[in-house]
Amino acid sequence: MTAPAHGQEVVPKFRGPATTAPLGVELSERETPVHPDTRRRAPAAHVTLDAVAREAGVSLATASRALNGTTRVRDDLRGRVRAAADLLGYIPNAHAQALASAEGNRTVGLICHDVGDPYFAGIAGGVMRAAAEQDLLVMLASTFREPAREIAYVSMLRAQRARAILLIGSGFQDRAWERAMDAELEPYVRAGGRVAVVSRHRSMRVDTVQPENRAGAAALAASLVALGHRDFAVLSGPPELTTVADRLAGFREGLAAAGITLRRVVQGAFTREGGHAAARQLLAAGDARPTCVFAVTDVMAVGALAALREAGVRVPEDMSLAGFDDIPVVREVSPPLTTVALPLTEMGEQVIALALRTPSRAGRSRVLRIEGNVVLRGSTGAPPGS
Amino acid sequence: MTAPAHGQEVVPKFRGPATTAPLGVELSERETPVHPDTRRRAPAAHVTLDAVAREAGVSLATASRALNGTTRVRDDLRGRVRAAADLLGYIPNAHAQALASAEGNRTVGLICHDVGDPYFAGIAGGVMRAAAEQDLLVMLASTFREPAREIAYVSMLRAQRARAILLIGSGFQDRAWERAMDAELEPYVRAGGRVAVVSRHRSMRVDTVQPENRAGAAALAASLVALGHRDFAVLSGPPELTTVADRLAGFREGLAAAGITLRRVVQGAFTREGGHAAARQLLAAGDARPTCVFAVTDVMAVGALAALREAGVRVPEDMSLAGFDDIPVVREVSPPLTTVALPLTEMGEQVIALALRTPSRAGRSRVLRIEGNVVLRGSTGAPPGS
DNA sequence: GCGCTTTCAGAAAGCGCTTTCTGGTAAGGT
DNA sequence: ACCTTACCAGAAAGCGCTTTCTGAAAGCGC
Repeated sequence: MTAPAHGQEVVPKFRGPATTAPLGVELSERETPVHPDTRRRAPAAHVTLDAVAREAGVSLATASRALNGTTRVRDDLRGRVRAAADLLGYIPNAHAQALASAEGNRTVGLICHDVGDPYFAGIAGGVMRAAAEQDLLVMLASTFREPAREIAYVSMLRAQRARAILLIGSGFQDRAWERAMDAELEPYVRAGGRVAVVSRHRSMRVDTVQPENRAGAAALAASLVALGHRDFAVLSGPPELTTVADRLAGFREGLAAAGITLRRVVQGAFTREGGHAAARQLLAAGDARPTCVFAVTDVMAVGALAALREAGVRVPEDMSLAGFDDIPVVREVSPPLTTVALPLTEMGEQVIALALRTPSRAGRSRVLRIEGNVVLRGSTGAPPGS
Repeated sequence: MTAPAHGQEVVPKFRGPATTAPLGVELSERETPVHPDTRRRAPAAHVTLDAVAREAGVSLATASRALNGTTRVRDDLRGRVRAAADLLGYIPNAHAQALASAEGNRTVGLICHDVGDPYFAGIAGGVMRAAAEQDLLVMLASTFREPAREIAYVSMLRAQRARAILLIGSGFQDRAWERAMDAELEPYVRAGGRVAVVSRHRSMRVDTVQPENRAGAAALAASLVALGHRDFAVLSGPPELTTVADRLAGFREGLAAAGITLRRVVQGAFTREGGHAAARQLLAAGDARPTCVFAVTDVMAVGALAALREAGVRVPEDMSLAGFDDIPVVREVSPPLTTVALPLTEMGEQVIALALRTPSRAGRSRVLRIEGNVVLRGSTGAPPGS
């Protein structure tokens, strides 16, 4: 969902009345009233509890208790401490708190491939909503699909002693990566860290929110067969992603149940451009075109739709097209895309809930299966000539 | 971009071969090989540097130096420390490190209204890419447009001693809020914290990446006038957002330059639904329809486009429609939307660069102006009957 | 061989908090 | 009036690191 790819764009020379300097140029530096303390090179340190206690004329311990309300503190003292804290703009140092107190800190880590991808954005939104309700801060990292970066992030989150680490998106089917990831996660879990994932590799023994990719794809296949289609192609993603493998397998199963064999699989990147390229490749092949195409994700389907339109293939009259995930954009395109709907926001809420819930029993991991619903929209119809 | 709103959807009863339990039901608990240490109720604590030092038979100080490479350590000792650290799966406690060492920690805070909104997702993506290059962890928070939550997050980030706090999106034009925000930010900045914003309120004296909303909207207006339009309406957002005010004012200016007065402003929420509702409201009004509508954000424009389609209004034949931002989805809809393009990813990269760069001079704040480019696409054309 | 610098490991002092532990004072019991 | 209890403020001990400071051992010129 990055490049133009279709539709003519006209960028007029005209710039309007208030044309400005080219991007990247600093236009102004504004003078700000400077606090006397600020002028010195070394910035004033953060206000500490010690300063608050001194200001209030009480001991450190009393100040701490007054602010946290852990133990009863005489009202007048508490008042003085509160006032002093306000006056000085005191904020406790979370690092010191985390160090000193037994209870873990209030951050959870969330690792996804790309926040820009609506699939991840949807899940991340759910995680954040749930986190906000519990006063948790979310540390979000994008791996940009680099396995090494993912492991590096887990390591950083471990260092932060994040209360939980959430991994969103397919794991890499790569022995070395799996081992490295395990090596990071095992000591973390052993030390009481919580891990939960959305659709990871099966070998990972952690709490999982697992979309029913296989069943969903099979159900979609059955629905498409019911529309009259017999001749299918799949636009697939990187086969090392478990999600891709599952959806492909499920789609094959669904077809097989009707005695149909999948004719063609074209592989592309897991992006809009990947879907676009895969669709072009499919069309370029000389042989007879399938009547129906399934792209393993909506993001790819959107790219494919653009490619079909550019090639003059009408959807669904000449060819039906379906995706998977039900990201918001599929309702905006024309025709709106048939897909398998996943409750993304809810999945995000579930995965953080899973992670935060007290472990059910030592050594047990839970799997929460999320059913996908086939949603038929305008992009699918009866095959041509029927 | 959440509700169905258009297009008929058919959810077939058919569920496919592998129908599963309803969402929310735990299907399985898998047995995991349990490490002996894990069985006890209290989880084994995290491995500490002390443990590593003892394992390696050196002092704490030496272990620290060996791992950080701050000072020369005899090769054999260093080797032993490294080996011990690996063996035990040691990860330094970032909190302790932050507390002990003068140099700030490696996290930056990013506060936006909603990660699910493509505008913010685009900018956040840029921030994360830049952060990744510098080994920084991003703490991302969504305010869901609640001013109180925004302030609470700043407070949390202050507590975390985040190296920088990035605020994305319009500030609230509300005196109380401004004062509260200032009260949070002032001590943070005074203590050496860095703050940078994308398009905030003018009163905030911090480094700013400022899209040229006014000029962009004016340029857009001029372009639309050039197409022949004389009769305009604007679908506006909450007027207390500075971005809205600027774009509306700029659009008015652009029209005024051609001697045209804006006929109608309909206000809606800053979401797809807001745009949808505003467009409906516009159409419902009995008086003559404008020939061209400007929605102050693309997200609203997408909603408006759906509303127009539902009402049978053809775009651009009956009515032209334009937005602002150039989020990815506007290229996917039909017709693709005319808009003012903002380099979202780059803006994200710029804002974090601005924050991390050493302050130019005490008490100076920089403003980096980002020019928007008018991009004419299929959603705009000549007015009907011309 | 003596005093010098240089190198580098270990001891110890914090960083800013929380949480015992300790002890002083006021209230209550006999 | 004396002793127990209860209550609550302050002292002090860490949490897990980094970074002085200290001092032992080694290298060097004379």
